[in-house]
Amino acid sequence: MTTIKEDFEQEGCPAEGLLKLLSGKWKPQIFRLAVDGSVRFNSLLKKLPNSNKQSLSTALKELEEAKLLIRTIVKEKPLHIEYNLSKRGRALIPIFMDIEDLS
Amino acid sequence: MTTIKEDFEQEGCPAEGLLKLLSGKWKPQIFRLAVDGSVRFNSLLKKLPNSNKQSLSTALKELEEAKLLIRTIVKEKPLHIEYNLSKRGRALIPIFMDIEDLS
DNA sequence: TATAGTAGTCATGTTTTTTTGACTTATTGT
DNA sequence: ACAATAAGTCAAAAAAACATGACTACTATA
Repeated sequence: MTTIKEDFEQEGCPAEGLLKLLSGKWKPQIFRLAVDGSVRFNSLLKKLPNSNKQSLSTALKELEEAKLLIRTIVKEKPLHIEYNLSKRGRALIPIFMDIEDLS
Repeated sequence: MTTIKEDFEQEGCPAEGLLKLLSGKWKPQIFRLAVDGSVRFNSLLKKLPNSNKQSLSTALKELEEAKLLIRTIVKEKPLHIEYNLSKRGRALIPIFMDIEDLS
């Protein structure tokens, strides 16, 4: 168990890491789209016209590493990959709504 | 009144702007310290040993512009400047705590 | 066999953010 | 008058984030 003080000494502010992760370019948009249902690489690329493969690839990977998105290989018609919000990711939805209210 | 869809078309994700602002370097730490009471430029510089004047100056200015911090000239013993969380800034505290719980 | 769809990687280049160090301005203490 | 404290600014350099375009690998369809 860490105290708030210890957390602070570790990284300054306990929310810092997640905050930084979430604010990276395209990540809020990806998150927002994922709230509406599973997202796919090529359709993201179309829905976010100024984005690019590299950035989306990195963003998806980091969101997956943070356990906010789950990457699934779907063995169907055209074999493809889906990204879905994890339970942890869905727990973030009300937080985004609170931030939105303050915006 | 804007719908979620309209907001999305405007900036992709309604929470994006504030999220970006809050995640800038040193800002979470400044915010965290401000929760405990008013903060001052030179003492911030000492409490955040790897920071620097320029970055703190920019961060404080942006947090002030976002109406999260209030800058006050204190006409006392040694004339100085204090930064305090605004009402809006304090409204962010529970949000930071929620993010921390998820971290 | 060739073409298209899906999901990427890689090296490089550009842009944005952050840091450095010298300088400034006003007020206070000796 | 001189030095110290308080709160900065400015130009430039360094570092980190982001974008570009070419390329890869696999599957399916014509």
